Amino acid sequence: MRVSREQMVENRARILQEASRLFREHGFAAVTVADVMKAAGQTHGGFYSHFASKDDLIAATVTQALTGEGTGMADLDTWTDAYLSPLHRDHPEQGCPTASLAGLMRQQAPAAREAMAKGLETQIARFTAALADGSEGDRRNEAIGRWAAMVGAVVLSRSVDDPALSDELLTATRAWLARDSAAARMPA
Amino acid sequence: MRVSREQMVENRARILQEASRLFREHGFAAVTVADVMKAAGQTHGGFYSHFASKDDLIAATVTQALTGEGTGMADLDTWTDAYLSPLHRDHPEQGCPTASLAGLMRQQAPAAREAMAKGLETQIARFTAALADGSEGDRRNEAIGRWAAMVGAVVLSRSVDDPALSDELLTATRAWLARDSAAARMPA
DNA sequence: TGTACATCAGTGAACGCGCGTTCACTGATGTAC
DNA sequence: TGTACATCAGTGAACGCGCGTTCACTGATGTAC
Repeated sequence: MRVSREQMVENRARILQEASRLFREHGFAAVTVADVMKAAGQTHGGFYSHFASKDDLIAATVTQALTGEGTGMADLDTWTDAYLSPLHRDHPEQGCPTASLAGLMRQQAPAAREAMAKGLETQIARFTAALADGSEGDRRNEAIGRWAAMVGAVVLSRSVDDPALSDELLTATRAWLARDSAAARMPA
Repeated sequence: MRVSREQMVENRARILQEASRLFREHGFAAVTVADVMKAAGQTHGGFYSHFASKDDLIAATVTQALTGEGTGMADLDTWTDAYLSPLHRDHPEQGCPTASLAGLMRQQAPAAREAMAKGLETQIARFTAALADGSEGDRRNEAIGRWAAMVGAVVLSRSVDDPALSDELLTATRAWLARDSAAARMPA
C-alpha cells in the first residue's frame, strides 16, 4: 500500500544504505536486487519505484558512498594506520568503498564509472589538503601515490587467505609509508 | 570424437590461455564457460573433460597466470614505468593478472585464493630480489609497499572513465615512486 | 474541517532469459591379441 | 604388422535454477471540493 512521502524518502535511503553495505561485502554481482530489498525490509517488486534498474542502484550507491560525508583524516598518520589495520581489512562492509569496489568498476556501466571518478577526485583533493609540505603539485602527487599504495595494500591483503601474508602486506606497507614520511620531513 | 593425448594436452592449455585472457579483460563473473570454450575453438560440453567446474578453472587460471614464467624485471625503473603506462592500463587482457584479478578474489572459492597467495608470494620475492640496498627486511617492506602502490594505481586508473584523471593517477604515482627511489639512493 | 476520489508505494506471483552442468551419442584413438 | 574391441574427448541438445524485471492488485496517502 501507498506510504507517506517522508516514509518513501526514508525507505529509499535505507535501500541505498543496505546496498552500500552488501556491495562492499560481496561485490555487485553476488548481491541480488531481492537481497538488497530484503535487507531494507521490503519485497523485491517495490525496488522499481525507487530505481530504474540494478545498474541505476549501483551508480547511486557509488555516488553516495564515495562522495558522502568526509572520512575525517584529522591526523594523517593515525588515519593511515587505521586504514591499513586488520580491523579495516576484515570489515569491508563498514570500510572504505574505494578499497572494496575499485577493482569491480571496470565492468560497470558508464554512470557508475563517472560516479567513481568524481568520488576519487574528492578523495584526492582531501588527501592533498591534509599534506603539509611541498608545492601544490608535489603534494598532489604524494597524495595520489600514497592513496594508491593504501588502496592497493588493502585490496591485496583481502585477496589472499593466508593470514600471515595478509598481515604482512599491511604492516610492510605501513612501515614503508612511515619511512618515506620520515625521510620527506627531513630538511633537504 | 576422441582426440590424441597430445591434442588433449594442447586443448587444455588453449582453454587455460583463453580463460586467462578473458578473465583479465572482463572478470570472472562476466565470462561464461561457453565463452571460454568458444574462444578455445571447442563446444561448451567438452569443458568438463578438462575441469571439474568453473571454480576449478578459475583456480587453475590464477595458478598459471600468477606463478608462470617471470615477468622479467631486468631494470626496476623501466619495469615500473611500463607497469604504470597507459598501454598497460588499456590492455588488461595482456597485462599483469594481479592488477586485473586481485580486486575480484574476495568472492572466490578457497582454492583460487590460495593460488593468489602463492602467486603474490612469488612476486614479492622477485621484487625483493630486484632491490639493491638495505637489509633483507627493509627491502622486502619496500618491495611490498611499491608493489601495493603500483597495483593500486593501475586498479584505480582502470576504475574511472575520465581520461585526464586516469592518466594523472599513473603519472603521479610514477613521479612519487621515482622521488622516493632518488631519496633512498642518497647516502644517509 | 469533512468527504469522495485519484494516486501510487509496496506486494508477491509470474515471466523470460542466460548460465552452469548433465547426458546420450559419435567416432578417432589406444590397446589386447 | 594387422585386426577387433574398448575407451573416452568432444558434440550439441536439454535441464534446472536463479536472476532482473514486469504486472495486476491493494489500500493508505494526498488532493479537490
